[in-house]
Amino acid sequence: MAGPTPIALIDCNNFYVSCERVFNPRLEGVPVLVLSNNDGCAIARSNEVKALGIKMGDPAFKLRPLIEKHGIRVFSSNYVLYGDMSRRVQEALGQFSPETECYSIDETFLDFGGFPHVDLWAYGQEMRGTVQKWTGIPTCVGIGPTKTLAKLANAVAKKNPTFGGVCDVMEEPVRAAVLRAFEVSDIWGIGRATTAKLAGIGTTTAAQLRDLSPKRARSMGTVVLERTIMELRGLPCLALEDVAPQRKGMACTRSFGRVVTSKAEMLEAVASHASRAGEKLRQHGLVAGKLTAFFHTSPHRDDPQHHASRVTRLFPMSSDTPTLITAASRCVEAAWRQGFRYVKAGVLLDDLCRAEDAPRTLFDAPTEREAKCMATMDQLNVRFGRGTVALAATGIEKGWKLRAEHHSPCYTTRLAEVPVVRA
DNA sequence: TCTGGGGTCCTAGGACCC
DNA sequence: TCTGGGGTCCTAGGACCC
Repeated sequence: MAGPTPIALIDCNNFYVSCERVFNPRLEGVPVLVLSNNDGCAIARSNEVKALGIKMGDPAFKLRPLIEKHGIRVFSSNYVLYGDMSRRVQEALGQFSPETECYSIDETFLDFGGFPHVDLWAYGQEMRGTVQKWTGIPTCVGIGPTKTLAKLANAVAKKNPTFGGVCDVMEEPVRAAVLRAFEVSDIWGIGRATTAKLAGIGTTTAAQLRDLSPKRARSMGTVVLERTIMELRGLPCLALEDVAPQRKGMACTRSFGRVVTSKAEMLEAVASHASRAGEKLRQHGLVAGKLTAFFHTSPHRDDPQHHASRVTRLFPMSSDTPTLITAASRCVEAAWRQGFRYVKAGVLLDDLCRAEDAPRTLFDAPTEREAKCMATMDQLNVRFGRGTVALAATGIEKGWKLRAEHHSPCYTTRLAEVPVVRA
């Protein structure tokens, strides 16, 4: 009888830090930190930085003393570089299974069911070696009968060097031992709220959660928790999704580089986000049926608080920038309240569908001219750089734009920034 | 002075209908 | 002296993920 299908999860170690190191070997062995947009908080840490006690999401301004004391090398996030490196990793992984699911920028699930006589631990090692050789990125691999167990095994491989970077929990005795030593809060899908609830009934390890009755779980939480229990028992509830499902929504949001208090600036910022959202829609060949514009004050300040948000239907559905800007501006006008110190704004698009599937009505205005205009604008911006052609509504000065003071070069995607080796 | 951005899924509750 | 029952659709908000 065939056993359950092994699923592997390969995860890049400290991915953004590793990307920076590939192109700057001097960063090897020293503490490296990558900051979020706006240089706001920590989002990727080298092992040296983790050892200093710096946590994911720690605000950068609080880290200043530690950064100086330990000579931490700090980078703004460079998503162009990380996205391109991720693509290269995916390419290498294609060698190892016909069925892969790119789960996030640094994680991929692979169906390892096709090789019944292969030593999976050794195969995992071969995969790590290939990714390292092709891209320079170090990885760890977890293997198990379900996605949740593969994730768990991966975390074990990362934390515990005795596994040599690959942890396989297909065998029941190994799995049982690993689950006993694994904290419930580290399980995929168990967040802060659920951890607290489970602690209330004395459930703190993965083994205890596995043995909890699904009925009890359902009454405490949702169907998600029930599924997690089944997955911990080795019964797959989550399929490998090798074709990406149609995305449902899209967001363009940013914190400001400084506080915004005037409606004119807010209109500019929201128009910019709407404009970017349009580009993204067209890039994916999509149109949107619903647009939300929002802006709000800082929850971290003592200021009076205000969260504003307005939704509007887009009918006919659209990806046309002037249409999106008009809709977003109406939302801002309707929601605007003077006298607050706003720190963030954004545009959300929902009810997405492929442009060719969009419903039409008898009374749709002809859109061919608009589409051509947008296509031309997109081409110019690709060729000569983002922002070469833009709608005036998005502003000229953009005093509200974010900071990024420690940006590394786009080594792999911008000709002027390709690394140069001198003889 | 200074705390990211972009997603998904689930549930409860209201509106509405027959 | 008394106010149905069941269904769908939509939305807001919570929780979680990377």
